[in-house]
Amino acid sequence: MRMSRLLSQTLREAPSDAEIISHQLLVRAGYIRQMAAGIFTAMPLAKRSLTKIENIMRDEMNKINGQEMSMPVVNPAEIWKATGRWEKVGPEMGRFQDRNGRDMVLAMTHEEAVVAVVKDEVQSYRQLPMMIYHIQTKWRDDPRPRAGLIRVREFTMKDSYSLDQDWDGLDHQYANHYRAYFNIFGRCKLPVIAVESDVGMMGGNLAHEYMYITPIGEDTLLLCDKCGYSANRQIAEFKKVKAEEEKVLDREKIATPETKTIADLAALLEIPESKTDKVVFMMAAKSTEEGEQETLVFAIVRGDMELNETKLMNAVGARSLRLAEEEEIKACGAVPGYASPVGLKDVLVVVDDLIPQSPNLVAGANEEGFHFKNVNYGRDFTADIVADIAAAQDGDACPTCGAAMKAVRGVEVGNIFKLGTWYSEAVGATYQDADGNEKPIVMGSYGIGSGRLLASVVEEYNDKYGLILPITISPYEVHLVELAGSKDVSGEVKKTAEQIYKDLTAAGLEVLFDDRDESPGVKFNDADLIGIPLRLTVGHRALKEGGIELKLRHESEKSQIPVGQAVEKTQEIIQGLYDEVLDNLETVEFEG
RNA sequence: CGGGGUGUAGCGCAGUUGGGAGCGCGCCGCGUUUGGGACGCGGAGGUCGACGGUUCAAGUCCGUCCACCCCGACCA
Repeated sequence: MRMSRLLSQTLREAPSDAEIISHQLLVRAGYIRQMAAGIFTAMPLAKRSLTKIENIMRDEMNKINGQEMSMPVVNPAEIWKATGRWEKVGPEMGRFQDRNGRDMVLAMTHEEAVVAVVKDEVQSYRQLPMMIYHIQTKWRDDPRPRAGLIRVREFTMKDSYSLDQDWDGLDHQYANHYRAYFNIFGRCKLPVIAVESDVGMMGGNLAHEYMYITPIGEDTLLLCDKCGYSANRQIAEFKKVKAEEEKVLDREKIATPETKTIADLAALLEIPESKTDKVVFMMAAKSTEEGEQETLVFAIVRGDMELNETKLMNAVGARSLRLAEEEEIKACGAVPGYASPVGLKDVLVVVDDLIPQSPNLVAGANEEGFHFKNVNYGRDFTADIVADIAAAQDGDACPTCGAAMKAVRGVEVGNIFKLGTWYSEAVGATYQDADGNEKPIVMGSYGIGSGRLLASVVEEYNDKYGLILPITISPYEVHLVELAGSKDVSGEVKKTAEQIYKDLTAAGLEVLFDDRDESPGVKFNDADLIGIPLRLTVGHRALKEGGIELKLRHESEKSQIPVGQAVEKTQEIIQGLYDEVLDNLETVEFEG
């Protein structure tokens, strides 16, 4: 490709609304342009990279017997009504009506489409196991798109779906994906870890998220260096330190004016925060026969801990949670700032499992300006549910080995999920087993977003000059720079560069040829910005010695090769770059 | 949805008490330059986010709305 014809202008300055590095660089280098919040155009450079990423996904999916297909982006509402998600999913689902007033959905994922097809096509155990996948556009009307390609509303995802007779079959396909996903990220040179994640309400029993560790990540992970335990904070467990045994004391009401926070309370009474109860009021939404219903949940953790909303949601079986409004709190007789489970009725009380083991805590008195001392679970109040609802924090003890865990941020670049029979039962996607029994197909679903993956790689590999892309996903393999200028009176430089461009292309290499009439500085800076791994320079300096110059993007040294060896040498280097990626690929098997 | 911020040329920005729509980069033409974002001269490019109001006069003041960014809520 000649740069003089490329629809991708580099920018000296990034748009002011680009804040993270990958966003700035991808815009500056001409890979992407924004069209609306969370909606981007992939310019030719980005499109080539994305295609390469997707081809790596294809290859790895095909290796584990995936069959590529393409399911529609626009779905009839019926198939979403069949699984209940038409009602269940909120405004993040794109909906519209066709000309005849029929409800339509812009697919945010394709479980519905899968079961709609499979229901009619799969009838016998003889057809199973099966694995299908596609690479397709998704629309999720995220309330807050951000960080360039990291979090968008319209995106392309490789999503695959495993279909099995039983859970053993699913376990096998799950393990296949677990390994294949490490291969995909490895081939893109993106370092990731797999962490256990929330399975939500879909009845699955296991899910992993592939996380690229970076401070710009939106998820918090807890990692144990000692034993390797790793989990999303949403579900991370930890060993809680029990309070020391104490004699249970009599409850006592004390005046605590203007003391509405745990910190204030601990300071006023000169006690540690761990000697207090923290109350958080949440409104939990549940889907019932009569539709959506909200109930107030009175959640209690020890004062030194934080509530984990995902754990609470799972404990009460809610679909979603939100903080309660002050009026809603008052309506049940509690007093914000002085709230307490003591003496309350008709609310759902959920306490963290550490509370019953913590004697003589300070809790609110449900009266403005007063707290109770020596509140004890069992004697002074009881809960409807006792469960682990506290959030693990940096430094907390690992649930398996007890070592201190660390909290880090990560971007979720992929996830694998044992769905089980939730969808197949909902729509009656069943097969007949060898004994003639009708059984629901056991499913798994697995996804990787290609744009987010590209942005993560850029985030990982860059310097102040621009991108430094791995050869496997670089839009071109070679960046050929011609420095003819007016000194090139004989046209020798120009001629040589044109010939090398022709030869490299003929040899099957993907070449971006900077044939523009620009100064050397401009060309070099653009080459660095675009980040193709190998740069060849044809200029009078080397050419008078019969050579051309060669430089790897990730190294600072330049070298020279004879013009006659340009093709051969370039092929060798490019092959070396590919080999290096494959040589460093580690096979990671699922153990669990 | 709550809090904060920004909307002026393709990008980055300036615009004072209300009266001229500007600067740098980029773009077009001519010339000089040519190994790390060169220089001179000449040029094109604007519903000043939108609508309404105040005023002799609005980029500037007032109101409403919209868009985009950041934090939170939410979300895979």
